[in-house]
Amino acid sequence: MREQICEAVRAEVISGEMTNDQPLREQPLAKRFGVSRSSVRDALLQLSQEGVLVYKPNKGVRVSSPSSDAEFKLYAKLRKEIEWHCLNICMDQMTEDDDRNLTNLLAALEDSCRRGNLSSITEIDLAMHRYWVSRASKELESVWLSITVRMHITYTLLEDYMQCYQEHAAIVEAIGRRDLKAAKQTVNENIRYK
Amino acid sequence: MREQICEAVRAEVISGEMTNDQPLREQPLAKRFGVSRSSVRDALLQLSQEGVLVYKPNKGVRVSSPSSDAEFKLYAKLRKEIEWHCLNICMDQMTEDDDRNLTNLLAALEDSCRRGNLSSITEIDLAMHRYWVSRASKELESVWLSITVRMHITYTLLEDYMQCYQEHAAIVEAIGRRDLKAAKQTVNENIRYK
DNA sequence: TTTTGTCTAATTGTCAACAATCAGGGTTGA
DNA sequence: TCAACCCTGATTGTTGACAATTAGACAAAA
Repeated sequence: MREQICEAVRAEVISGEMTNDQPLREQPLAKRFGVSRSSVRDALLQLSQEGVLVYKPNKGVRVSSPSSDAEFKLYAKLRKEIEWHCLNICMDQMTEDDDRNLTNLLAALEDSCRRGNLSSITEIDLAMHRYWVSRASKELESVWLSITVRMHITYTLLEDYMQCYQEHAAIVEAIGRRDLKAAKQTVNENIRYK
Repeated sequence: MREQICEAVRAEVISGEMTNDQPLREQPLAKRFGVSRSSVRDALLQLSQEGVLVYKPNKGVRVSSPSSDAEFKLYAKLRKEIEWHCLNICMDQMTEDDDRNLTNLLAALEDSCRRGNLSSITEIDLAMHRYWVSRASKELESVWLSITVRMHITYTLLEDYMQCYQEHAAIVEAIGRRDLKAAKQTVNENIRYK
């Protein structure tokens, strides 16, 4: 339950549907999701810890502000290190199942890119990277997520949606060939340093 | 309140007073801290998000298991990058107040090292590094903490306590001279890659 | 003996009510 | 006029009660 609310709010924040002008109130969210305030509260606390929201005692939460340029570059570097590490770990234990899952995600991404559905693109983009991170290490996943959501808050995706699709197609292709070097390179090209 | 419980439990986990054999129960902790289960629950969830504990739905939380060697090395690298970045940012806005605070922490560290009080050493060690991270960026602090606590769970401090003190003395001295290069180097030597 | 099902105690998940805190507006007095 | 004060509504923080879920013991059947 908490996890579902997290996913929903996180997706809205990342896709830019929520600005950081006004605080998120617990009661309205509770009514909207049809649960009690406690569950919403848990979710908001988790998202604060994650960096999506900022929490101030007795004042509730707001959407995080974009990071500075220097910080963004640092996040990009950290994220690249983590994803590279995860590719190292999980590349040689990938199965045909994994290939299928990635291909399916890629197909969904292509569809969303063609339709220009920004929030869906963002969601699938995240899910794909998350796939190999999660595959390699559940432990790293939350650190990776914290970093990645901050990057997404700071900059929305590029204008050219199809380029996003093509970059991910290249990654999936490299992973399909179990070509670690190529996978790392394509991932690196996708995680832009600005 | 939640923050206090977090601090307490985190300190116990990091100093090795809690093993990961048995789950942490909410009710006993609530009684121990004299608060309701909800507050304990919030704290445990936060610590799970932080990586100190692992949470399983309907099964409660346990202390995290130590990381693999490869993962530990990655954490060390990430941590170094973050602390270097923070030193870059905050070095030239350090004041005499900061110098005083760091010197005080250092004195406390020396005392704990002489007395061989492991949990206190760990706590102050953490507080010192946290100082320049927090000084540079509240946003980075939680990411940094997640990474650092995992390193502390994996390996306890070295046997030679006084070396710990000396390494930190070197860092504080370099910061006191506003010598960025030396500060980075001494920090790097302190964050061991194994 | 092994497996399967059921019951029970313990534990976590959710809820609604109450307490504490905060922001804003209005009032009073110099 | 303006600053200090208090009051009020709105919001968050905390609590205890109840519902849902789980693990383990025990018993019955293969």
